[in-house]
Amino acid sequence: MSGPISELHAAIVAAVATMTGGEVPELALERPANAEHGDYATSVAMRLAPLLSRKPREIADELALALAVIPGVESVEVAGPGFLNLRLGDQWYRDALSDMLAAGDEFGRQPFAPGVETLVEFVSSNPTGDLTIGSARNAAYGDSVARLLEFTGEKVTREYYINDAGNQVGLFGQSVQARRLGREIPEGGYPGDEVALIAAELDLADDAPLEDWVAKGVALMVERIRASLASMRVEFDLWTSEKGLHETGAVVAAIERARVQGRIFEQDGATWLRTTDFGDDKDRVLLKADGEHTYFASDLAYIDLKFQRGATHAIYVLGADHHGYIQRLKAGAQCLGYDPEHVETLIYQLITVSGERMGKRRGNVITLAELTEAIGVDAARYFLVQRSHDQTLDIDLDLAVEASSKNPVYYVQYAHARCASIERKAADEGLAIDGIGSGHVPEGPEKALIRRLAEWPEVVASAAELRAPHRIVSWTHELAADFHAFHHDLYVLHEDAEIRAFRLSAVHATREAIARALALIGVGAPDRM
RNA sequence: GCGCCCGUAGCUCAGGGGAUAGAGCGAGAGACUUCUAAUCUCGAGGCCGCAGGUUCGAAUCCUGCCGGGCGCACCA
Repeated sequence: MSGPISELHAAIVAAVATMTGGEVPELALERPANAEHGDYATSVAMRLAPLLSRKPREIADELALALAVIPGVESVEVAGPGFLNLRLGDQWYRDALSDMLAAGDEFGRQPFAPGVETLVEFVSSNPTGDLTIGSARNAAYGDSVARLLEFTGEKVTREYYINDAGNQVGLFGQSVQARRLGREIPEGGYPGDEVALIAAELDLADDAPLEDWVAKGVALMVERIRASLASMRVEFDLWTSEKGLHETGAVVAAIERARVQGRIFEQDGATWLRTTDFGDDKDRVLLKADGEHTYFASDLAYIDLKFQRGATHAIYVLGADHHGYIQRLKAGAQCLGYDPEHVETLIYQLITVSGERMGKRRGNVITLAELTEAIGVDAARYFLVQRSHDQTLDIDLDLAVEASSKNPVYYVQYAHARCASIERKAADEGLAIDGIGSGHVPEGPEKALIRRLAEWPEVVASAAELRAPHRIVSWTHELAADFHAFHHDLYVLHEDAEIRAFRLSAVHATREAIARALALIGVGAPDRM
């Protein structure tokens, strides 16, 4: 990570190391809530006190002298129990802005780490119906995490696992056929309108065998799913078929691999995987007494395939109703001889619409397509990752549809459009600038904006590390607020060329920053609104 | 019973050990002759579920309890 703040951080670490002779406690640079406490503050002196057996104020006084000579630091004061409050000089702000502009879209980005191949498997909804709003959360969250990981230096592959084997797709095939022939839909079948659409579209004779109805019906359903995901800017690199795992012998091979590892046993006529060896609360059946493979058998083969294909890290994005799989998946990987640390499950909590949980059997399903149609792709993606994935999410559809003009996504997009508008006007009036100038003394709103912009590398790094795209949303909203305040207080296209150059530079940096941040959550940044 | 997530303003939620806990929505009062008012400014509104513990310092970490959501298949 690099950037104006990490440079400041590094300089403080160096000063502390000089003082202690090498040892440096975890050192955080904070932005004090109270402006009287400076631009940045650190509590390092308090953390150092027990290590050095000295009083924190004493340490702080000594460190203050060392920090005062760091380039860009205007003043240092010791406050409270031993806080070191730093105030940054005008030159720091000019340098920070200039560095950010020079970095452009690389600002905060990290180069690809060699040898890292991250696989993110997400959505993977059964191809028996249109994607629901729950899958929409999965898609928005999973794709945003993938984008974050790419931005912070991982090579990412996005994969969708198609559950096209077993009873459910069999029932789906029967439902398609029943629709076509105008018959009753089988017990537990799929009554959705999309099934009828597929039935009408299928090029099949009425008496075609069931497996054809299944295969062709699933193919069309998968295409519908792919299209709906693409419409919300989610694209997969790989679509892996469960049926294919059976056909290629991958399932049998995975079981054999586990057998070689000594994790297979027979009991009650079934073949079991001893996942309890690795912390699962019960062993799992792979081959049932009736000779059929379980769903978990394909899961096991799929884990095997992921690592055999060269993934170094396999991420699963699952809804809270699947959290019981975590231990099973990790134990399964371990039974195959893989490191469970390389299997990561990301659980997002369930989504409700206007307070009600969705369910196919509840008959109140809202589809992904309906959501994006109702509030637009930008608002949908913004809404879906606005809150922590650990938090159940309620979408108030009435509000989202009816009051979309006060939707927070517009607040952020409007800041971007304002920047673009100012830049357009500058170009039209021949006020284009080259560089940030040298003489302008930044004012309060300008400083606040630049401090915010400078946080980006740390924000994006922690969002990626925590798999928390909602942090991007929070930060972007704060950035937009800082910009709107700046815009309100200060006139950008000022007659003074120095002032104009500086402010136009800040506007340009802001526009780039908003676009960059929104791109990581798949939201567009319009130039006009 | 066991496991995962949550409990912060009227509502929906941010706050990965720091100083006086924040935002949006809602309710209140103001600001457009200037780069888009989809904006800005100001005020109101809080036993951060409860009780212990760790720490110089806890909304944040640990333990217990209470409340809510979701799971615990030879289903997929």
